[in-house]
Amino acid sequence: MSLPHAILTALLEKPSSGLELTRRFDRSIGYFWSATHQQIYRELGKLEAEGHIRALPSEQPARGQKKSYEVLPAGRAELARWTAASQDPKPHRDPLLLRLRAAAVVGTDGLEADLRRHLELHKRQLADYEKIEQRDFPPGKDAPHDRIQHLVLRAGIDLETFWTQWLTHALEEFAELPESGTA
Amino acid sequence: MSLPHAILTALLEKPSSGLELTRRFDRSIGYFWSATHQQIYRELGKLEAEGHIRALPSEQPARGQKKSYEVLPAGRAELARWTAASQDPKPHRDPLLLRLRAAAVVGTDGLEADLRRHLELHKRQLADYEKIEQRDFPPGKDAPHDRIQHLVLRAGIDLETFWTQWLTHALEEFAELPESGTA
DNA sequence: GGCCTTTATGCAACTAGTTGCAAAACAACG
DNA sequence: CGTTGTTTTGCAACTAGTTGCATAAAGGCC
Repeated sequence: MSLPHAILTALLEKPSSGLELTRRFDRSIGYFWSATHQQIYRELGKLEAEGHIRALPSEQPARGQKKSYEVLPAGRAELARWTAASQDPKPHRDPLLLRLRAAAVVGTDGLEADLRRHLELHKRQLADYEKIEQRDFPPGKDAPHDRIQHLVLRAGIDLETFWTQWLTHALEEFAELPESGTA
Repeated sequence: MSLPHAILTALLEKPSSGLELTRRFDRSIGYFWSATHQQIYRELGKLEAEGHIRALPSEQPARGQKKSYEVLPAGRAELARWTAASQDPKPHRDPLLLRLRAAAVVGTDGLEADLRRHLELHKRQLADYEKIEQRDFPPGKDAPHDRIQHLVLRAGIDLETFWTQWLTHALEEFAELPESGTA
C-alpha cells in the first residue's frame, strides 16, 4: 500500500507528468521504492478518481499528450496520515541469502560467480550514493528538510556498505572451502 | 519465484509435513523468506504435481491427516540449477524510508514514536540472532555446511545491527529538529 | 508526403503474496 | 455419545507487482 504515497510525495516535491514521475522513480525515490511506468499511470488514475490529485488544467487529456498532476489538500492530508500511522516492519525477502542456504545443502557450484557480480553492483551503487551525497549535502546544508533527506541517503549508503563488506567476507570464506562441496 | 526453492531447501534439510514447514518458516528460513501456511500448501501441491517432491508413502491422503513430503532427485536438481543461476538483485522496497522522505515534506508529527518502536523490534531480533549464533555455531563448528549457514546468520546479525544504529541516529536527529516542522 | 524514431500514455493478462474462511480428523470432557 | 476445541489441510477471493503490447502525437529525414 505504499506506491500511492510514494507518488504523492514525489508530486508534492514537484508536480509532474507520468513520464517525469517514471524518470524520478528510476533515480531518487526508486532507490527504496521502485515502480514501472505502467504501475505509475494506473495509480495516477486511481489517485485522481479519489480526489487526491488533479491534472493541471492547461492541456486537454489525449493519448500521447503530456498531462501533469498536482496534489490536492485531500492528498496531502492522506499522506500525512499515512506517514504518522504505525506500521509493522515486513519481514525481509532476500533470494541471495536463500540461495546461500540452499548451497549449504546442494553445493556451492556456480554461486561464487554471481556473488562476485553482486559485489560489483553494490560497489557501483555505493559509489553513486556517495557522489549524490557530495553533490546534494555539502556541509552547512542542514535545514530540517535537508537533514531528513540526508538521513534517508545515509541509510542507502550504509546498506550498500554492509553488502559490499558481507559479500567480500563471503567470497573469502568460499576461497577456503574444499572444491565443489555438496556439503 | 523463490518460494518453491525455499521449500525444497527446507525439505532437503528434513522431510516434513505442511504444518511442520510452516513452523520452520516462522523460525530459521522465514528470517529471510517468510511464507504463510496457505502459500506453503499451495506450493507443495504444485511441487508434487511437477514431480519435484512426493508424499511419504506411509499414510493415506485425507484432509486433516498428516502428510509428509520428501524431495525427489528432480527436485534436488532443480534446486541446484536455481542456486547456480545468475539472478539480478531486486531493488529494495522500504516503507519506513519512504515515510521518512514523505515526512520531509508533510512534517514529522507522529513518526518518531514508530521509529522508536521499530528500534525496539530490531534490537529484539538482533538479540535473538545472537542467541542462535551462540547456540548453533560454537567455535570449531566449521564444516563447509556450517560455515555457509553461519554466513547467512551473520548477514542477519549485521543487518539488524545496521538498523539499530541507523534508527538510533535518526532519533538523535529528530531530537534536534524544531518542533512539528512541515519542513 | 511517407517513413522512422522518440516521447508519452495506457490496457490486459499474468504471477506472487495476503486474507478470510472452512472442513476433516482427532483428542478430551462430562 | 455428543459437544467442544485443537491440529492439519486446504480453497477462494483479493491485492500488489510484472510483463507484454498497443496507441497516439511529434519531430527529423529523404
